Amino acid sequence: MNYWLFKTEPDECSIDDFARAPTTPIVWEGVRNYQARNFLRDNVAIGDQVFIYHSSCKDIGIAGIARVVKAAYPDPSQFDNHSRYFDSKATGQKPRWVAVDLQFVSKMSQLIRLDKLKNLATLIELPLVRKGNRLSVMPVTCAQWLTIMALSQPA
DNA sequence: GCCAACGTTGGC
DNA sequence: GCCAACGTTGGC
Repeated sequence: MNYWLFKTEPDECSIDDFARAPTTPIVWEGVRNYQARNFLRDNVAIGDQVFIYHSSCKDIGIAGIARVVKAAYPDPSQFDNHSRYFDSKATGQKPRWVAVDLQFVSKMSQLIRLDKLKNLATLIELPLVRKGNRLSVMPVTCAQWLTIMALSQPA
């Protein structure tokens, strides 16, 4: 089993949306970056655990955990010309982008803020805390995962 | 709202 | 295949 961190803008899809429908798979669509797509397509597998990270918002940080319940399949939004994720160059025969399905696991007891993550020596290799990094789907090592989980324990 | 850093596009 | 211009990301 592998560990991941997925970024999301909470206005669009937040951990509370997951928590509200804990048994419903959520379609993780709209990834439009090749490096992120390749992780989704080639490495994200059923059963993997995912940190849900809130970006571009007031409270930035890791908000909760989800689990992969369906591996990569063609992202339906690329074919929908009413979607902001529509891609005119994608066809049914040659889809460009993939989605996975996630299901709620838990909310962090409190949000793990970005500035806190930046201060941890164990995480210096994590793309999230590297200057200028914009990767929206990134692998998390087991050691990094455990470090972050330790932060979520009540004080 | 600003802007640094990055990824993508397209002309050559 | 280079690289300038452009658009986007995302923290501040």
